[in-house]
Amino acid sequence: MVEPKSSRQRSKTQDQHIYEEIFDAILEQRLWPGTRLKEESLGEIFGVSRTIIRRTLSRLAHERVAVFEPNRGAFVAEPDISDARQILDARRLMELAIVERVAERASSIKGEFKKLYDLIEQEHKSSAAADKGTAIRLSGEFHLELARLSGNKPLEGFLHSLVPQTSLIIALYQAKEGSRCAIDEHSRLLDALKLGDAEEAKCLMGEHLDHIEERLALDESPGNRNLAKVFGRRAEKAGA
Amino acid sequence: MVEPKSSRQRSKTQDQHIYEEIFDAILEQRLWPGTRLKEESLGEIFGVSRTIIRRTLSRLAHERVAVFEPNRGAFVAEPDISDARQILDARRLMELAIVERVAERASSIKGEFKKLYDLIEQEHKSSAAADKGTAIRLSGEFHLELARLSGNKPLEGFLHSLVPQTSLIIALYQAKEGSRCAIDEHSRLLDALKLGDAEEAKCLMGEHLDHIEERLALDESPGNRNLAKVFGRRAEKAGA
DNA sequence: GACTGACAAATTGTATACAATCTACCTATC
DNA sequence: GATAGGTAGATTGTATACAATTTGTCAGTC
Repeated sequence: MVEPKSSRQRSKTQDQHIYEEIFDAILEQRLWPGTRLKEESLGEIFGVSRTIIRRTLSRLAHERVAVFEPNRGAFVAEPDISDARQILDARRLMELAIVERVAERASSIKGEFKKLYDLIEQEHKSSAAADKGTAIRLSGEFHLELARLSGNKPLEGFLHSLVPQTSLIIALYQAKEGSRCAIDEHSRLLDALKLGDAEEAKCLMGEHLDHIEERLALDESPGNRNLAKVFGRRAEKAGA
Repeated sequence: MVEPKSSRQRSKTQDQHIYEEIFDAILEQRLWPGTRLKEESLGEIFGVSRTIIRRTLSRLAHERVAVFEPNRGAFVAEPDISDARQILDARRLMELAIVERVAERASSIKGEFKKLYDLIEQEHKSSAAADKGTAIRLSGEFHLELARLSGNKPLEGFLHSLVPQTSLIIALYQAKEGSRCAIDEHSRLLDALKLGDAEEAKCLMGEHLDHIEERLALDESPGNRNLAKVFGRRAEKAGA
């Protein structure tokens, strides 16, 4: 039997729901960097007042996934190249620390690996169905679930902010399309983790992150930037 | 000549001001873990409506320095022993990464070390004046300034959340009084950093954190806990 | 035609009103 | 006296009204 939730308990989960909708849209790259997040529009979409939307946006802003421009409202963040380097540097630090901790705890959390295998399987399916958005999101969720299994809530929280920011960086700076290898990398990483092999797991995670970064064009010289992306984004904005 | 700020620009800095007042009060241990943060009272103190206070509290809640209890309001966080271990673990990871990055950049940010020396000097003065609260806060600010000099904004942000949380942990679990050595540790760390000696700096930071943790009573068995603290806190609450 | 200024519309920022909920106290009952 | 129930007051949660600001448009001027 389901507990009859009071209207205010319901609203708390609704808050979370709105947040996750926007979060997922960013992970799936349906929401492009720079997109304006108009409070009233979002309020109408989700059937709540601006108060609630504003709280959600403030959470996203705190996680640096959105930014508030004074008197102009909230926008999906557009990390510049310097931001991108810092974010990826921080993410590497976190991810290595996380796999280290998961490997250490491997024997005591054996039952909890199931969700990771499920995520990999779903990733395979989405990839086979050429559902790129879902595949990207699931890849992010794999990393977030790993963070949860680290048993360290602050680290989990930090990664929760870094994963969508990485998604924005990929949207802005990815030069080459991603090969299908990412899923296999997740698989091999998980195998090493189950064995509690911290060194191997850290090595695999490091390579995994290398592969993500290799596909980015993060040099300062504007000449090397992908012009199609630059103008493509303008076109996207105008069309929306 | 000072720009005449509009009322809304002023309000933005006011926001920051309220946040810092509460943040500092926690660093200086004037605000004890578990203290209720009543919205209307804070609004009267700072001369703003609950809307503004609520935004500040929500920021503190994101940083895990405050917690919202549904329909009961916000309280200063009370990390339990498990939380404390995770926070200190995360903090060590961050601090070591930060000194590594500061040491790497040492030659290119030479002019920026001045503030750190100033902070150490102020720490000495507060310590000499037996102004314990200020001394603790300045110690925290030293670590935050270090984080700023790392040149990595995400890492700086994470540490900004971990420093006040550490303050709460010390308030709750410190068994032995801190010796005066901490300031000298900051001095020696800074010397190593200026020379760009990353290994030495990391070693010193590791020891510095060891010393903080050594003074805590973080074992699970309740019998070993400081009973005076447990009941002292109740008395404090009732008296407030 | 390009530029400036002013007005109108749209949007955000803040305060406040109202509803939902919790807390404390009091009373009735055993 | 202890306990359950119920009412009043205090407090939070949400929506909304209003003020401040920005943005877009359109005359008017050069």
